[in-house]
Formats: sequence, C-alpha cells, structure tokens
Amino acid sequence: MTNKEIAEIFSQIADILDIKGENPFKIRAYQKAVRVIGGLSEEIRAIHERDGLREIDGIGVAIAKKIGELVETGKLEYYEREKASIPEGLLSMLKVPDLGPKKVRALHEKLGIDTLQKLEEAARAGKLRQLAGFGEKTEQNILHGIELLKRGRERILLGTATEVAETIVEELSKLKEVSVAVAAGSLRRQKETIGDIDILVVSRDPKKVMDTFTNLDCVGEIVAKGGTKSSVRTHEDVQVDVRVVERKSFGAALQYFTGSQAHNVEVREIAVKRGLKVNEYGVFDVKSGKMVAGKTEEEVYAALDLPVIPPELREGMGEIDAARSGQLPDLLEPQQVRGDLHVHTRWSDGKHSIEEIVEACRSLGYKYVGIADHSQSLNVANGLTVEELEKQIELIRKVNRKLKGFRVLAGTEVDIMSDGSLDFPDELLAKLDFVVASIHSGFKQSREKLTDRIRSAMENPHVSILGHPTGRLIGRRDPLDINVVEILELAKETGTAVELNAHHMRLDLNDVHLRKAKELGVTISIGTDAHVMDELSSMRYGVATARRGWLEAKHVLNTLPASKLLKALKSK
DNA sequence: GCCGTTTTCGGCCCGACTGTTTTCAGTCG
Repeated sequence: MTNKEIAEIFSQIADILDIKGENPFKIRAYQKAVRVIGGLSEEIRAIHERDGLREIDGIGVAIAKKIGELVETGKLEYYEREKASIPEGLLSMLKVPDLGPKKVRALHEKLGIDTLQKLEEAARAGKLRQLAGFGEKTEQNILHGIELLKRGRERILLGTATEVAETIVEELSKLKEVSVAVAAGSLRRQKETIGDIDILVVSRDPKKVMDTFTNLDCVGEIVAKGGTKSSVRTHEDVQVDVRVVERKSFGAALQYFTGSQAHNVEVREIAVKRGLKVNEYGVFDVKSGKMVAGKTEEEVYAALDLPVIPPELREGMGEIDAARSGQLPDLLEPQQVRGDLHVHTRWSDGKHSIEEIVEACRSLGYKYVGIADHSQSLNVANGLTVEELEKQIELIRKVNRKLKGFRVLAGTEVDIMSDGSLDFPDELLAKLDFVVASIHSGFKQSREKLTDRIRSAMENPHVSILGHPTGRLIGRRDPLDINVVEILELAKETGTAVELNAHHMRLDLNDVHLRKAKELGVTISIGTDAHVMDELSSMRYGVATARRGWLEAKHVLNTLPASKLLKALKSK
C-alpha cells in the first residue's frame, strides 16, 4: 500500500466525518495527516517497520495505529465501517464547488439525494429551492458546479500559471491607481501545479481595480465580484483571484495570501500564544487592539520573532521550527547557476545548432553548457549513432578552441536499455565530459527490474547523472514504479549525481525527493532538457523546485565553476 | 484526533463573499 493510497483513505475519512458533522478538529487532524503523508519521501511501510510513525508531527497514537493496520493487512476496519455508514455518492457530491458538507448532508437527509446524477436532476427540476437555506441561485450554482466538475478542473502547470499571472499583473500594473501588483498563493510558493492564481494589489481605488480586472480580455466568466476581492475564470478555464489592500497592510496581506494554509495556521498559533492576532490586515495586539506590524512581510515575521521564511518553504513542513532555531537553509539563487547540463541540439531532436545554443547560454550569463543529445536506439528522437556522436565531440572541441570564458561540455543523454545496459559502448562514453543516463522505454517493467536497470546504469563509472529519474509527466504520465529513496541511496553509493529536470512538465525529481536527496548527501544536477531556445528559461522552474527541496548552492552540481565541475564529473 | 517552556484536559486561525437571510450559516482559501 503506497503513501498516496493511504493518504487517500484518510482524506476520505475526513470527508465522511465532515458530512456526518463530527468534531471539526478531528477532521482537521485527519486532513493534516493527509498533508503530512503527502510530504513523506520515505515509504510509510518502512517508517512503520522501524517504529518511527509517532515521531512525525501530526501523527498520534490513533492514526499511527490505523497506518499500521493498513500497512500490515491492506485494510482498515474503521475506514470500512465509516464508509459503509453513508452512501458513497455523497463523497462525489462534496467535490462540487460551493457544495460543502452541510449542504450535502441536508440534500441527503431531506431529499434522499445520494448521487451526482440525482442531484443534477433535482436541481433541474427546481426541487432544491424548497430546502431551508437553499434558493434559486443556489440551485443554479450547483448545476454550474456540476458542469465544472464534469469539465474536470485540473490544476495547471507552474509554467502555464506563471504566464497567465504575468500577463494579468502587467495589465493591472498599467493602471495609475495601482502601486503594486504581485502574484501570491501557490504560484509565489512555486508549487509544481497551481489550483488558482492569486494576485495581490495595492491601490487606493479598489473599485477601479475590480472593474478593470473583471473586464480583461482573458476573462471568460466572473465568479465573484466584491469591493476588494473578485474571482474570474479565464477562457482557458484558469481561476484567478484578485485582492486589493491598503499599503499599510501589504506585508500582512502578502504573507496571508501566499500561504500555505498550513503555514499560516502555524504562524497564527504562535501569534495567539504571544497575545497577538495575525490576519490579512496586520499583526494586532489582542488586548489593546493596536496594530504592531503589517506593512512588509519582514515586519510581520519579526513581530513573531521570526526571520522572513522564503515562500517556497511555506508548506507547514518544518520551516517554522527551522526559522525559530536559526536553521533556515541558504537557498539556491538563480544567479548561482553557472550553466545548463541538459540541452538538446538539432543533431538529435532539438531545433538549434550548438553555436546557437552557446550564444543563447552566454546571453543568459552562463559559463558553460552541457550538450546531451539522445543516443542511437531512440529513433523517435533521432538519436545519434556512435559515429555521429564522435563527430559531435570533435565539433565541440573545435568550438571550444574559439571560445573565451565559456565552455561547451560534450555529453550525451544515453538510453538505459530495458536490460540495464547503456546505448553506447564504454569506450565512447569515456571520451565525453559527462553522461546523462535516462530511461525512455520499458516504463511498465516491475519495480525490481526498473531498480536493477537504474542500478546497473549508475554503477557504470562513466555515468555522471541519472536523468529525469522518475520519468513522470505531471498530470499525464505517472512516475516509474521505483523506490526513489532506494535509488537516491544508490546514487550516493556510486557517486552519481541525480538530475532535477527543470522542464515544467517534468520537475523530476520533485521537491519532496530533493529534500531527501539533500539529507542523504546526493548531488543534484539541474538541466532544462531544452529542445528549443525558449525552454532554456525553464531553469527558473528548476531553481524554484530546488528551493522547495531546501537545496543550497553547495548541493547543486552546476553551481560549480567549469574547472571544478569537470573535476567533479571525472572523479566518480 | 493531536498536542503540551502556562496545559495530560481543554484547547485547536481568520475573514471575505454569497445567498438567503432580517442577523447568519456555509463555503472557501
């Protein structure tokens, strides 16, 4: 039973208890467990077996016991019992936007509605408005919510969200009434996927901002429009919320709207213990009601005796303890990256020549670039033959002789074949500056087989970097069935670096595993996997994800100067 | 259900917006 499956069960338990109207704090405890389990890099079975569950913040006696039962028997009696106590369809009704546990319960108790279909029929027939607390508008909203649910409100990729947000921020910034417009929320925390985009605006004329925002060309539908807060859905079905605040509250509002919710709850709990109250308007002394901070985030955190915590860390995953004890990491900064270690050229399936890429990378301020075209077996990507790669190496040597203050590294992205061998002979690999080894086929193999393949690749002395280790495409293709922690341990043993593929559809390794890699002392290499020029800028998402994994420059291979990098690559 | 430099019992973050309401519950983030 995987961590994900266990988290899903607890999530359902929380929903069931919610519908049954149980103690909200109990529900919150289950929800916290779901979040905490989602943040575990280690497999929960292993933690259970070494009796470590109770050390995890948010896992107490009761939940630890339930995890034990799930791990050992694959079942949870309590869950089965709770699940049987309400009709299954109520859980899917809960997924309808604007429909919460209270309304779901009322619909079931008063009208016997227990499936989405019955709900839709009853709403169409105008039967819902007879219920207390329901009206015609609610009926319409429920129908609309069901439509949205059918359409599938997927979270969007970080790269997509960034583009939408930057456009809107730019538009709002044009208003003379606007002094600041900035993205907050999960986008500011740089999560790999974004549910909706939050934008915070400082203005003395909120109405003007609301009017402008809700009338932007990109707006498909206005979800809500108030005096200081409005929500819209764009034509591409991305929800965007804009909130206007006064300058004196900007820091508090930014802190508040950046979240995460879990982080904010912890922040406010600290405040409460100090006789303070934190909301989006500021930090207030409870007794006197006086505002003690709010203009900047620095002020807000300082009022609680905390340093500013980088947004990427604000997930309620130990960052507040780290901040309190002065243990916050000195996170990787974009300008510390000295080169890209995974770029394709038109020699395989990229669009540009080596010379063009060199020029682009120099203008990005890099000191080197690693060329890593595909290997011979990857026909779909026009992989290089042995002869072609030898020619490419020669060309790179030639290009390098002409360059000053910049270096092209000759490399390859060699396929790890289904039997674990590599797609190029060792003699050829030995001639390269670096070798990225990746899996591009046989994704469905068993866990043992996949692990063996990766192990034999990493045991090869010429393999410097394991490329996109889990092979996932966010929202499209599941990660390989591998035990990532085990792979990381192997990487440490064999002295192989592990890639953080910065492409916004991959971000592979992810934040959780990066944090584990750091803990294990595994070196991370950030590469964009760029096939066209524009994709070189994906490095920003790589850096962001590295920061979410608590990485510092010293953990990242391509922060090294060229000479040290080459030495590090050869020293395996 | 979790947790503890006030507590092993009694707490557990905070406010905007909506819709259905003449003062508030539900939902959301």
